[in-house]
Amino acid sequence: MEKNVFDLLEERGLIAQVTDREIVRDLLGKEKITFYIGFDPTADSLHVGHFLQMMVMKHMQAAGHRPIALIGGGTCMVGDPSGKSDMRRVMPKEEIDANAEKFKTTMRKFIDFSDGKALMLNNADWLLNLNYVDFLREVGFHFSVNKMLSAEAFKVRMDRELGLSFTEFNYMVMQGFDFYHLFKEFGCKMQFGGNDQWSNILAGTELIRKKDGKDAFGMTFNLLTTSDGVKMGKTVKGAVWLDPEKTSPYEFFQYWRNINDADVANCLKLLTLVPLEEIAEYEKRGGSAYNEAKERLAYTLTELVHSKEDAELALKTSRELFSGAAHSESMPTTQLPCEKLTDGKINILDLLVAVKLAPSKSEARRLVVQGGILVNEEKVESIDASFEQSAFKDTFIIKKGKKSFLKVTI
RNA sequence: GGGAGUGUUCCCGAGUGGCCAAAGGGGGCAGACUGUAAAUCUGUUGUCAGUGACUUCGAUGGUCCGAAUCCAUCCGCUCCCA
Repeated sequence: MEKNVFDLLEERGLIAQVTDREIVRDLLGKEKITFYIGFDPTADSLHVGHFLQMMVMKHMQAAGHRPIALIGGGTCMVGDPSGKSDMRRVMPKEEIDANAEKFKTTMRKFIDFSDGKALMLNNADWLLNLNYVDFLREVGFHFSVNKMLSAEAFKVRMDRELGLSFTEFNYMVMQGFDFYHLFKEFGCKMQFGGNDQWSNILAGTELIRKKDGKDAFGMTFNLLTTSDGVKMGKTVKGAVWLDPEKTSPYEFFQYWRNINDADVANCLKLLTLVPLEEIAEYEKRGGSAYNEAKERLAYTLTELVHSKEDAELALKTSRELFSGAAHSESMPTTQLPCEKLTDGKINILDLLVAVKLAPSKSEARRLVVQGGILVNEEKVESIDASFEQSAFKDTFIIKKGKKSFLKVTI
C-alpha cells in the first residue's frame, strides 16, 4: 500500500501545526483532495523560503492531490503584517502584476500544471472587485477584533509598540476570504503555508465553518531557519533567489555549500528528496562527512531549482576553485569595459570597484591593505598595483577573501 | 481633538553647542586558526584624496564664529486622555 503523504511530510520534519492531526492524516490517506498555498508577489522572484512550500506541493502532487498555487495579486495590495516588524510599503499595481508573471514561470519547473493536475490562480480576480459594504456584511461580520488581536502575528506588533495600520489588519480577513472562495469554487479543502501563516489559515477554516457550517483544514510547515533561529536564505546581498538572473546557479550552489554544519541535516530533510537513512548516515559520521553532506545538498538543490547541467558545472567549478586549480570556464565572470582603463592600464582599486567586488574605493583599499585580494593566486601587496590591458587576455582571476572568485575579461 | 514622548551612521543604542564621522553592542568584511563549518582571537566598518577635504544625526528654515546638540515650523511613530 502506498505511503500516506502525511507521514512522509511528518518524517521529514516539515509539519509544524495541523488543525486536526488525525482527521487530516485520514483525509490525505483516503481521498484525493484539492489544497492551496498562497504566494505573495512582493519581489520579482521566488526565494528559498518559497522553495520549501513548493517541495510540499510536489510531494502532495506526487501523492495524487491537486495543488492550487495562489498568487496573492490581491492580498499583496494590502501587505501581510505577519512576521514583519516594519510597516509594509504599498506596492504599485504594475509591479505586483509583473512579479506574479515571474512567479508563474518559476513554479512551472516544480509543479505539473498540465491537464488541470494543478491550478494557478490569482486572488486579484475576486478580491479586487469586492464591494466594501457587502464584504463587511458578509465576511467582516464573522471576525472578532478581540480574537484577531490575540493572534501571534498582531501581538508582536502590539507588544513592541510598533504601528499596525488598518489596512494590514485586514490582511487576515482577506486571506480568510480566499480560502472560503476556493472552498466554494474549487472544492479546496486544505490550506498550507509557513508557520507564520497559522492565524491567517485559521481565519479561513473558521470563516468556512461559520458561513457554511462545513469543515476545512489547515496545516503549516516549519520555517526554514538556521540553528540560531534566523530565517534562512538571506545574505548580505539580499535573499537567495530561485531566478538564475538574480542568483546565479553557482552562487546558489555556494550558498548551500557554505551552510553551517548544524543546519545541513535539516536542510536535506526539508528541501530535498534524499532518503532519511542517508541523512542519518552523514550525521553519524560527523566531522568532514559534513562536507560531503553539504556538497550533496548544494548539488541536489541546484539540480532541482536549475538543471542537472547547472549543478554539474557548479560542482566542478566549486571543486576546482577550492582545490587551488585556479581556472574554470564556469566561474562567475565579469567583463571589464575598455573605457575603465586609462593609458591601457587600470589601478587595482579602480578595478575592484569596476567589477563590483568592492562597493567603494575606500572599501577596496581596506581589502588590499588587509591582504584580502589575490590576483591569480598572488597577493596584491600594494594599493598602487595596476594591471596592463594585456594581463586580461589570459586568465585573470581575482580572489576576494576565501570564497569569492571572479574571472575578469576585457 | 488635547497632552506627553520620540526620530542618530546597515540594525540596536549613547551623545545634548566646539575635543563628533559621532561611545558601546550586534551584524558585515578581511587576517590567524580550520573542514569552503562552528567557536575563538586580531584588524576594519561614511566618501574622496592619505598629516587633509567633503557629505551625514527625520525635513525645512533660523540663532551662533561654530549645531547631531539651541529655536521655529513641518513630517513620521509611540503612549495617555477624549
